[in-house]
Amino acid sequence: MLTTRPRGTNDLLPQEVQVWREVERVVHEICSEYGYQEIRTPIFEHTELFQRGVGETTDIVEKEMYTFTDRSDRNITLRPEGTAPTVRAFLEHKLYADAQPTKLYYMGPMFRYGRPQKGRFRQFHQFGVEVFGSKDPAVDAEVITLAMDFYQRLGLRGLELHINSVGCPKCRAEHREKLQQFLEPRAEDLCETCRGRRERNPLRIFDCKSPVCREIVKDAPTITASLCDQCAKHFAQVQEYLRSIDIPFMVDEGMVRGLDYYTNTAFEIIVEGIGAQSSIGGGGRYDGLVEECGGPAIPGVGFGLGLERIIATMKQQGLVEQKQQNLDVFIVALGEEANRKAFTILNELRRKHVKADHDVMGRSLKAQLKQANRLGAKYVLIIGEAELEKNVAVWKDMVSGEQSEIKLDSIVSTVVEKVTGRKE
RNA sequence: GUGGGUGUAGCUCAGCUGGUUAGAGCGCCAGAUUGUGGCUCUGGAGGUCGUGGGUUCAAAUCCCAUCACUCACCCCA
Repeated sequence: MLTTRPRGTNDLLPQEVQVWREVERVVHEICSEYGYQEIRTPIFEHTELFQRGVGETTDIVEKEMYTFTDRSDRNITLRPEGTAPTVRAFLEHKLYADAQPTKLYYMGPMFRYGRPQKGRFRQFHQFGVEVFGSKDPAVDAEVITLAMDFYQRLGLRGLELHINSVGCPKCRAEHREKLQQFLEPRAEDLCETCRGRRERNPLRIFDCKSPVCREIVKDAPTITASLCDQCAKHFAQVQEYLRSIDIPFMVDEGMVRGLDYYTNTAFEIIVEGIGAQSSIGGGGRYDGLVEECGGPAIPGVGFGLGLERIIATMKQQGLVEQKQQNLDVFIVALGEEANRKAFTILNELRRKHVKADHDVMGRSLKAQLKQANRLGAKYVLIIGEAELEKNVAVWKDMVSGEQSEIKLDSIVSTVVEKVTGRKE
């Protein structure tokens, strides 16, 4: 156990970190271009925030939270998602007092306790955005567009954007009524979990994968058909905006997202090839959430994207090539005096922003060159007794193999010039 | 939480129905080239066969338990 990481967590080894940094770079770039500002909230929060914010009846709250009491008996939970904490910070710091909308993004680890499998971990990472303060369908469309643009910038292909509207509390109640009526005579045929859902949250039956339930639900009244005028109009406008900028999508009336707080727009991005977990992102509008969390009635829209799944897809689509690390200069030193000299040169080169390294394993000349090669050094500087004698160092081009001599007196400026092409 | 699969060297894996010194490729170290890398050749180091128990004259191999990994279900990113 001492040398084993906790279940469902991952170490990102140096090679792996390369991809992550690239993805993170794109996150910051795209958000800045779309006018979003980064927010960083704590990794743990008071448990009640998620109970209220995510919803008591959701699976996340019912069985997937990392909850514990701290030394002062406070009830703490490692964040399972990013929206509730962002809402909390938005309220705590009264960001709604500023000119609206507030456009935020976040990126970082999330925690959910469940059995790990392909594309599902106990600690995973999300990139998400939240826009507070506007009900304009243009914002729904912007948020969706940002997500799709993000995938596109990473080079991802074959994505499906599913959108739906789950209406407002008013049309939802009406639809719930209709749905329960429809299901009543067929209740016996539903699968075990759906029999329970019929009472508590009938909408979720649309999500069921059991063939029997699917068959039943096929002819059921959809929420989309029961939308009130306002909600129907909102949904139509979101679609219009998406069409106007050629974002392909499909209306998926069966899609109902698992988090309780969604209203109107709900969307999800699906991709094949990364196992049973095909969703690489999802989001929607949550006009009641801020109020639910104890704030003013302020609308919001946002999404959360799973970075592990996105990176898995990138790998699957051959978009990840690992570059070898590269070094400008590797200094090969032989003997004590040469080592002392090499150390000072190394230091000066680094201060001039030359990527440089040397041997600390007591290797032979041959082995040091081998190491230089492994590190991808473009050049090698060789300093041995013979060189010290002549007050020079051997300069070797590792690609061509050509060698020449450099005077030690002006070695740093000469090397800087050779490496960077700049004169001092 | 439920079910299936897997656990042998740093990595990827072989090891037939139990049979004695557990192998290969890659990587690592060294030599061939007494001060010159990449290619090649040669040699070397490195393993509590996940862990604990059991069956047996004998277990990496069979049985049980346990842990870990993995895939799937539930659900989600």
